[in-house]
Amino acid sequence: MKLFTLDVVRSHLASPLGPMTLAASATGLCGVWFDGQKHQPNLQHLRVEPSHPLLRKAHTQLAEYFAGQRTQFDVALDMQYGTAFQQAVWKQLLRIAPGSTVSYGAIASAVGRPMASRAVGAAVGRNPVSIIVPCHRVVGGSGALTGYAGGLDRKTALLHLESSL
Amino acid sequence: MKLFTLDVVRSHLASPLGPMTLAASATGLCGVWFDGQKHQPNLQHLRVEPSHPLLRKAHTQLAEYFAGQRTQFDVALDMQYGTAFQQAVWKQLLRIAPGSTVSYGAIASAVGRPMASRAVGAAVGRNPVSIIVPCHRVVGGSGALTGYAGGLDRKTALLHLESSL
DNA sequence: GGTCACATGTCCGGAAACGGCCAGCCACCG
DNA sequence: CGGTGGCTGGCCGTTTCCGGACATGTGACC
Repeated sequence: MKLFTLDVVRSHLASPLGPMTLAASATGLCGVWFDGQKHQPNLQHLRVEPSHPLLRKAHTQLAEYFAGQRTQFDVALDMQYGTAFQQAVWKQLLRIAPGSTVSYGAIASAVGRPMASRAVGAAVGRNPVSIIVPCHRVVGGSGALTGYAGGLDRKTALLHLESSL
Repeated sequence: MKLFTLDVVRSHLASPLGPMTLAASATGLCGVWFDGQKHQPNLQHLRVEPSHPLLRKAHTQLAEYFAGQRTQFDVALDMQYGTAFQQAVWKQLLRIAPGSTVSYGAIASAVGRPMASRAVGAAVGRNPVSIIVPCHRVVGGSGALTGYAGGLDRKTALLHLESSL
């Protein structure tokens, strides 16, 4: 992933599934990671600024989500940090309804590359905005939960939380 | 070279040696290129803003330089777009007096890597701020003008201009 | 004097490896 | 039969790795 520029700020969030880090640029929210997850970029150099409007908003909505009081998010996103293909995939993820799941192959077809399901897996794995861009709703063709950058436990927990609403 | 961030703006300058482009960030002047020269980065995405204070100042001083009425420059520089080694080399260039020349090997010694004269050549070639950071004052050990990103003609012209003051 | 080998940091291009996949095939079991 | 589970080969964007090219200078050797 492209490196974040210096106008990006970050904050922390203690979630029921473990500590998380959020990041936002002037344009929108550009990152939500479980601390220590796979593919989490180095964020040391970013200023910590919990009072940033976008970060506060995201923080609130995520808290509501974990509390089972919210299914849709309403935060501007900044997804410029990704290749054209990755952005196309991430955009598709936003169209998966809460509680439902879609296969990697279906996403591949949706972005016009029906044969690229494996590449889709790679792109989904690098989704920088966990939960809000719902990469946890993508499963194998058989319905099996095949992987999650934050660990399969968290994927299971998130899907369970959503299905029980 | 690292890509320029979006807070960098640019302007144009018609010099006696051909059209040039200038670039500046909030911190300082970060680019002066002869249009079409070697290693000139893509600047399409940067806003054109000739009224920017730093750009105006640089523009004026360069005009005076070409007119033979100035030998020293007095503009804040932003050299963050380069590796540690490159920055060390570029900093050395600023210590070469107008009208004089220094060899690649001498610069290599000055930055503490006496064996890296060739690497110095590469770094000098990528100097983003032509003329003001005087990469044209670096010559081969024999005194021969061995190369210049803007073409040897311009290197000759610049040295001639300086020596005749 | 001319030639050659070698030292040095960075960029660039091509090649290869690496995945959060999937469909097809076969073996096996009730 | 029908259903399940495991293996295999092909799919494709991204990352990583490697080998060369460079705005050179010094020393060894013909």
